[in-house]
Amino acid sequence: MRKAPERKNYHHGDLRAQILLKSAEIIATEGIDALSIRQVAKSLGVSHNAPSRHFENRAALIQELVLDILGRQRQLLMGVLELNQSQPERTRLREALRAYLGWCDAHPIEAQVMHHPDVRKMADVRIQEAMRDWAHTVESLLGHGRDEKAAISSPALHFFSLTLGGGAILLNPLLRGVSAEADGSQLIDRLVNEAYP
Amino acid sequence: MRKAPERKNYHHGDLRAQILLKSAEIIATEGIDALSIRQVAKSLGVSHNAPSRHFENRAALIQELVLDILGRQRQLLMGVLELNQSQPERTRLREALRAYLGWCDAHPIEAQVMHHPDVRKMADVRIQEAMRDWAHTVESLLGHGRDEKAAISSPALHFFSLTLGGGAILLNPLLRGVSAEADGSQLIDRLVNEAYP
DNA sequence: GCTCAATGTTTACGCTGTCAACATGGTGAA
DNA sequence: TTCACCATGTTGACAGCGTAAACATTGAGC
Repeated sequence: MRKAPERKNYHHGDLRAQILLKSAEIIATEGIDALSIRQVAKSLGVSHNAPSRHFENRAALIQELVLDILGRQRQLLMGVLELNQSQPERTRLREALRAYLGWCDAHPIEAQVMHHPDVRKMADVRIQEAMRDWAHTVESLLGHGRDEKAAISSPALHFFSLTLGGGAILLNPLLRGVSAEADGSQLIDRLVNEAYP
Repeated sequence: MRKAPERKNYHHGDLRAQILLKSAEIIATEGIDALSIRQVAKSLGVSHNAPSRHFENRAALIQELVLDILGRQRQLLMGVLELNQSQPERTRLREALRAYLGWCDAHPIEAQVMHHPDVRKMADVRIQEAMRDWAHTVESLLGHGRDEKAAISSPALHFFSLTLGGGAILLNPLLRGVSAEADGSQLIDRLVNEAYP
């Protein structure tokens, strides 16, 4: 009867992981509003609220996905940091901004998910931590040591503005309509050159 | 039987205007996700899809509201432009950024609405025009003449990044969590000082 | 071998947007 | 004046959603 997905963990396959996988797929292709718990359940051949055993509600599922996305974003930044460690600060920031915007261009939908209401509202501690990690990575780019208690530095705040704002332009067709660039990379070039000339 | 709202326009009051009013109120207080056509209809004492005669669907209603918000944002910028006409360019940009961020802080929910999926996706011509008007106003701040055909200038693009990014930080508790400022105006000060010192 | 907790299913509820069929009433043409 | 029409509002129906409660099954540990 069962599809017998090799990983015969419990009753059925490792549902939790499969839900996350399928959800990520839907989010990346159809956008987050197309993510419906019932649909995910159906496409996994499972009853419509089997997922409720693994995620308290839709928001919790989304948060789990966001956590993953934030992690990948941070890894991206850390890669830039490593590659440009010997470069001057301006170059590091420049490349980090370029990398972030490039990632936004390549993964437009995931890049938006951070601003989803269900994420913005909720105060999941792990997401807050992920956010702080993100910020600390930026501070590292600026050559600042990791000081848990210190407020974020103004240059880091500025960098945040530029990344988030650039991302918003890049990802919102409406905003992008005001720029003439058809190609994302051209727009990114202009943004980067203007921000860290 | 009727409430007889003085404006006895049609069968009943001027429903269209009242829907917009009520919707704007709900959006401003409870957020856009709390906006339900049926709820609006009920609170106006009208049948659950009377609104459908005035707005094809939910997205169309939201767009109408966004149009209004964009208009107000632009008026804000034009006010700054007028007040600081004789100031140097940097001052004009600085004050415009401050004004925009201040507006975001004062009207957090409306400021977000521009990025709502229903708006982002849809290609309503009037919204695109409003967006272009917005951009042209920024070009004016930069002392550029209005050239419909020209691509947006790089400094304007940069200004866009800063406003949108600053707004994102200001309006997203998650992002705001990484800065230590409890008060919005302090955060705005730092953003503005760093952007246009 | 039995019990229990973990996991999945079924059923049900209220909410949503949207469509189709119908009712009403003001307006302009005859 | 009358009548037909169109704009507007109402009613009823449908499918989809999230979520909760009650029930079923199965694997793991005593």
